[in-house]
Amino acid sequence: MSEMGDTVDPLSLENQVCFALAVASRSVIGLYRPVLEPMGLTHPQYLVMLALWESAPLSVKDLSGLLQLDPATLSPLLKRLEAAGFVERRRVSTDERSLAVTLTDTGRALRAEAEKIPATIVERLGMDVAELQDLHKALTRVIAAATR
Amino acid sequence: MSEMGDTVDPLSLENQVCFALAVASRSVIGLYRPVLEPMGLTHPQYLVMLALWESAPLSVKDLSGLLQLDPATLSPLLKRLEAAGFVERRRVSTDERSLAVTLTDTGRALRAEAEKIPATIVERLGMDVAELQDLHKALTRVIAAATR
DNA sequence: ACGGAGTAGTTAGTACACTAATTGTTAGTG
DNA sequence: CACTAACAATTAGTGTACTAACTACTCCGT
Repeated sequence: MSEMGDTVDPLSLENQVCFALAVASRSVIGLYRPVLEPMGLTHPQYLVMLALWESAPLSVKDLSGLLQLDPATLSPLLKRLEAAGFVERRRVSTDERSLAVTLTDTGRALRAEAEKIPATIVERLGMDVAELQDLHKALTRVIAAATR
Repeated sequence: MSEMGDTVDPLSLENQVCFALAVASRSVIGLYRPVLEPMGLTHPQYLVMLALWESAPLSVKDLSGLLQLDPATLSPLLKRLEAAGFVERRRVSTDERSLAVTLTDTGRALRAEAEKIPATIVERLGMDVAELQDLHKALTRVIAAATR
């Protein structure tokens, strides 16, 4: 008893989860832009700072694992963070291959600024915190499935 | 009666929805890469092709609206699609400002190849279709909230 | 002690993605 | 009709993001 209305085009743009993911990611990051820009950070740089505020020092490899980003992406990003004065890069004396990324005083101080950000974003999104938590759970499952 | 375990750090990396979104988006797009690469497409190019298969011709402005991408991003992308032979770009005679992007025979033929992709990806993800539909709905709500 | 395998980061090259400025075209108003 | 505001697309410039190739260092086994 299938009718016309039941048939779905698997190639239609609006049915693509990958498309929804890409647009949602770009849109939400766009919400951060006006908040981060006055602080002198891009969104990926903000994520690096979050990681460092949580547990500095970290090596490029550590950050790569935490943020799921290629070392080749992080390398120039970290140089820009260093140029901005938020971070220091120093080779580890016990293993000269490894790079210890640490926070400067300025970088540490920036955390106080950043503390307002999550609430600001949630407010601008205007969504229930519960709904966001559900979404976060769903995204975590997708990440697990995709990186398996 | 709040305990230590109840307190959440709003700046911890793992609590960030924006981070989960970014990683999920990159991870899922990464799943498409080995499938699209032999077809000669990147993921954004694939999305443009989806839009065109659905309703060519489209102007840059149309595509910009549909894909939520800046015209400045699409302009070079479309040139690459033209160079690859999938697409043609021609000014509209009734309005010389507008660019009509149409499919070539090769571009149209590519659709048959692409028809296998959604099933392949869902299979590689190994997630329930129902769960993906729920996620899609949640993402649509976020997009609506973020682009309001 | 040393030579090769493996590891950590960087560099090169391609392709998005955004903002701001530019070019060319159309349309609206005095 | 002229002229200006609005519009469509492109270009320039910065910053991700990926793969592949490369450098420098460590570790392991003989």
